[in-house]
Amino acid sequence: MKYAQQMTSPKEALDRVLELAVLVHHDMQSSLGTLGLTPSRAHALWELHRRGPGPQRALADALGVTPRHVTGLVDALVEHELAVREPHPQDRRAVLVRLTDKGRATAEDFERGQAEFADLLFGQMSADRFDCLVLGLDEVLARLRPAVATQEVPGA
Amino acid sequence: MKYAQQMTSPKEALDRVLELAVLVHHDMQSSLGTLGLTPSRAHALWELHRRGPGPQRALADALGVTPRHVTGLVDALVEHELAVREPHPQDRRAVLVRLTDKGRATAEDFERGQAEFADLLFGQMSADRFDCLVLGLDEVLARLRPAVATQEVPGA
DNA sequence: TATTGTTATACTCTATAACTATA
DNA sequence: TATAGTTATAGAGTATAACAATA
Repeated sequence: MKYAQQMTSPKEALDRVLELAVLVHHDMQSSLGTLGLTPSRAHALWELHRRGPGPQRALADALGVTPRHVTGLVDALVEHELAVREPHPQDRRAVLVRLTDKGRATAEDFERGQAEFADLLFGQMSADRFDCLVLGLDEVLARLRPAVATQEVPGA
Repeated sequence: MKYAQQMTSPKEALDRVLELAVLVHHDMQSSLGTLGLTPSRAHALWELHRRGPGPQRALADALGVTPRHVTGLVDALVEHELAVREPHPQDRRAVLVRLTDKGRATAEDFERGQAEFADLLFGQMSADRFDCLVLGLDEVLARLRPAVATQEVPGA
């Protein structure tokens, strides 16, 4: 009788999580559009920003996509002057991908946008509710991580 | 000094929300894969289940996609024997899309999967934390809905 | 022989534009 | 003339497989 009467059911809570996921995705997409990026390219840009220059193979592993796809992503970043390909100094098979100044600036814009977005979502929330929300999210994530890890959807 | 010292910052909370969105998406994708559906087709199937038979135009509006795309989605559903096209009794321009028994069964499987998933996420959570999490989610959603509504990303 | 990246091919999700049949 | 749906075309996100150059 845990969820009797007026109480919220797990299903309703999941609906909220799903709606949140959709709305966050929309917001991301629109912010990225402003920066001239698609979600996938933004992800690549972001990894390059975090990890610094590296061969495409490393980027493919970091993004969890095929080397073939990285070719296309890097093509697009290069076309938009966000990154450059350079010969790898030690391994002549490989290429180094490096962000340009514009690429770095774009990544930093993105970071600022994230911070603003976080403030919009949580900035005016009471400290109590915020803490409690974070605890709840952590618990849900703890359940979800192992469950998703065992599924291993390759094309996701 | 709301977020001083060890406390979680809005940015860290956003990171949790983002991770949650990604994990939920992965889980969905894998469940749908089991049912032989892509996310987009599942969405179409779901709307058909909720709204009953209707012309493609109505489905396009419900999904927020172009009529052209609905043609493709319905093609796929028909190919997998989840739906059938029927002549519209009043309007000879239009077609009625109706779920087959298999389509209805698939939608119901999906529904059951959602309920199980909700139990996985929230079933063993203490009532207090659960309530608090739901309140926090509601507050975040209340902030997010108007913000996203004004952006109006068409292709999202 | 194993690895890096590319070309080739294919499927899905989207969009716009032009067109057909019907209202 | 407006609407329902399709064909045509296009770009993006993915994948696998075959292949080149290099290790």
